[in-house]
Amino acid sequence: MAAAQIAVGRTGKDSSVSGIEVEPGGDAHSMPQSGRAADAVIAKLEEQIVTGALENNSPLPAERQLMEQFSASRTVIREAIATLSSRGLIESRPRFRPVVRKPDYETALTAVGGIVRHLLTERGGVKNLYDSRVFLERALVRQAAIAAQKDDIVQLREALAANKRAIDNSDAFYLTDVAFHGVLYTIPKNPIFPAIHEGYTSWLAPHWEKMLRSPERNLVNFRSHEAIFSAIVERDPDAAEEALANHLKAAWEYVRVTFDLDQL
Amino acid sequence: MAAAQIAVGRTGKDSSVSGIEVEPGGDAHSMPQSGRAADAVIAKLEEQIVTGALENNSPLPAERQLMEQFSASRTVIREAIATLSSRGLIESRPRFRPVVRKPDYETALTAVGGIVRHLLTERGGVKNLYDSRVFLERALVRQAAIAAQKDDIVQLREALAANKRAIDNSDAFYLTDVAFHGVLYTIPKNPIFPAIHEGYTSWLAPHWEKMLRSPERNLVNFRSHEAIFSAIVERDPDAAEEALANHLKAAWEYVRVTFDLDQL
DNA sequence: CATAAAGTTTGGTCATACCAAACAGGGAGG
DNA sequence: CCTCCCTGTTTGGTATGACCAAACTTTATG
Repeated sequence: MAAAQIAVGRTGKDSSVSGIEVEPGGDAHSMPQSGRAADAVIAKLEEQIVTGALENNSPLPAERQLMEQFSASRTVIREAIATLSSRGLIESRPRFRPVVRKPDYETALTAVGGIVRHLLTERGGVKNLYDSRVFLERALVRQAAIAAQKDDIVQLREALAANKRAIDNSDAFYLTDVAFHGVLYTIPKNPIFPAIHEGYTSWLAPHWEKMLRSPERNLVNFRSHEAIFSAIVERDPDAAEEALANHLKAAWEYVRVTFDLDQL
Repeated sequence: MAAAQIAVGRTGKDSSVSGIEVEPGGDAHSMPQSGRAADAVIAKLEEQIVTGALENNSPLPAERQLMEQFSASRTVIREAIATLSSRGLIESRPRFRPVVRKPDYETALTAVGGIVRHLLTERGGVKNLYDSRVFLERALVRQAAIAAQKDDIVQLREALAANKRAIDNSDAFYLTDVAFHGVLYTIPKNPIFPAIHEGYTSWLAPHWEKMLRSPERNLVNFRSHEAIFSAIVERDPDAAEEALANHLKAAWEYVRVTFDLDQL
């Protein structure tokens, strides 16, 4: 019977358990999806990546090879790859071999990117994010005023100079503006902060870029940067914090009025 | 012929393009994985979720139903579901119907959870995260001292009282301890901060829980909380910041010595 | 030796089949 | 009439096997 032949097809499904535990009771930590067999593969690959068994920036083995290595079906392998990809541990472009990406703080930020983007579309989303940035930067300039090292000051001075030179070029000004603020995030010498800065700029940028810019406006912002810098150099945390607060508050007012996102 | 029948199998692969665009040039934003057909499904589902077409907390349609709705194979549907799941837009337990989860700031944090956990295993990872927490909380208590409202004070007072009552019960103490700090994150009235607190506690908890606790230790911590509270009530930002800094510094020293993770 | 053509992977999808756990109904027992 | 258990159906998890098109390799060619 033809039907019979077709029916045969799948031979050993249960036997596939060979080696792959499905963690029955496990810790069931926060991560939502778990329990499928793919998780075993995910876990192993994850380990191989973090331990360096799979070298960073090198391509992942072919799927058909992995399915042999884990004695799992391609279905499972693919699912594992998909998950790892959206977790940022591997980067998979459309039709190319996935590339191993050892996680760093920046990777972590891009992982939230998708959700954050959604949150920003909700009422008050942009405001909340911006406010958190103001809050953080206030603390950063304060910290800078208190503990900035010589080379931090140098960096700030250079960023400020570049900022000044770009006053007549709004595009360049924007970049140097971001860079100046970026220096503030490097002062605590904690890789988490630059990553956060990265996040802020990439998430808030869309709203900034649409905004009209002008040399006059740039000059105002430059003066603010100058004031912040001075306060830091003079080791005056309160003045630095206030200068920055005013700067960012003014900037917000500007966008708030430009669009008419009063309740954004 | 049986063989013929089998061979036929896949009828319209190319025709499957019916309605699903593969965004050839698209914006190709930051997200790594893109280009597969699943992305179309992902996008549509994503939209249906955020627009509320798919009600929050309600189960997703069955896979076999979705594949009809999107005229795509189950493979694609599953991949979409997997991705959305790891993005936090839907929550899928092992063998249950996936549940729609409208994103919030907390969801965003859990999305990074996986990566953060890895980062913590690296040299300096825990230290960096902890330092960032100290940095943030210093700013928070300062803010609290400056702008705490009446009800914020009430909340702090209550949290402090609960903390005191739990001194003899280390487990309870831990919880009230976390709760006390948690109140600080609510004072700026920005939903981002409580989410961050959530993150800190869940990520750093594993390291804390292993630590020995004792009533003596609890008392010391309680006194610290008391000092912080007092400074806030007295509207003294500098004192509050210092009290908190000392508190967290001491706590760190304690764990640092307990384990012998000098360069953790 | 550079380059174009031919051949071989390999990722992306589709279709089908089966299992086991979840779910929905219905009948037995209180 | 309500509760509980048993049973048939739905549905998620996996396995196979095929096929296409793009990427990668090898080989022939000018």
